[in-house]
Amino acid sequence: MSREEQEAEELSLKTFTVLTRAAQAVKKQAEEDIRQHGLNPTEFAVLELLYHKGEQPIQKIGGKVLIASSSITYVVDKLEKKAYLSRRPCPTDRRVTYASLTEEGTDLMNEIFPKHRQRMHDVLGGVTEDEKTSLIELMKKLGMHAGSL
Amino acid sequence: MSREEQEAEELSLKTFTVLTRAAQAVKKQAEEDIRQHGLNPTEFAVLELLYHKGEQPIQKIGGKVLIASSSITYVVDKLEKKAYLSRRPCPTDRRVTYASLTEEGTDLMNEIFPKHRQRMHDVLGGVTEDEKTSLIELMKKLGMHAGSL
DNA sequence: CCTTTTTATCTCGAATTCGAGATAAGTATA
DNA sequence: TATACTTATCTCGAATTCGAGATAAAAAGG
Repeated sequence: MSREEQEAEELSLKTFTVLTRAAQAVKKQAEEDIRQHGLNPTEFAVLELLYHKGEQPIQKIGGKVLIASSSITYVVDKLEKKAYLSRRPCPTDRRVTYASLTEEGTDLMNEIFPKHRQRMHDVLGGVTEDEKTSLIELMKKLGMHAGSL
Repeated sequence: MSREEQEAEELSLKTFTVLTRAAQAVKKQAEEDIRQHGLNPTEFAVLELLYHKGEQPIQKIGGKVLIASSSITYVVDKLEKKAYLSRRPCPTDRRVTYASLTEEGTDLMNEIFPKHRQRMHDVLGGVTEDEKTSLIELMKKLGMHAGSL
């Protein structure tokens, strides 16, 4: 392997490391915020999806939040116990169950989502708006390529 | 809240989302590669640390790999059972235990690390070298700020 | 129709991570 | 020295996630 190839691989590895570290640091902040409201990140992600997109078949939740079907059941169970979410059987397809926010769930998200968005804005305060725009563009390319392998 | 502030927060949230997705996609590829060698990501990270930095006190491993002390014990136990790693008590401080690669562990890393580096290089193939350099700079800033909160 | 395949949800057990606390050893202080 | 604080590792139980497989319903193919 040539010197150039070695250096190219090292640059990729370095990028991987820095990406992982940055994502970890940001994720940690997000989790800290979310836990203060008595939720874990997955629970929050599910509530956020329903909050913004409305009622969803349980299976679609797994697709968007990127967790296994067995984990969805677990998370939806927990949110249902907390009364933030309710299940409703689909009238036309008896395999399907919809999940939607209860009034309590909506109230909760009205309360905590703006705070969460503000907190995330603070967390991302290390880069300018232009830099965020660059990051979005570059990470989209990076993510699309990695996701297509 | 003004329109500008709202849009600024939305941009931050978008950046957060794209960062998370990109990191997730890349991490998934890394994990897939690592699992093919019978390891999980944490085990690999520990082996990699010892491979590049040599023998380390167990406690330092937790700091660099960013896992809780109780998790280190678990991972080191597993690697010891697989005979890739051995514990050695520190002669001068009886609280401390060093972990180091066995010959088998070194052989394994000689075998799989170059392949892993190549695979990661492929995974990061969606962006040019200049873009990687930009990403490193931007994500360092982002990660440093988030990590200091 | 009847069989096969696909789809949606759930159950169960294993793997991994964490936090709290135990233990034991080193360090500092009165 | 005796006492209190700090540090390093480990134990234990809980939380979370996954994969494999069960169940039931819908869709597709003959």
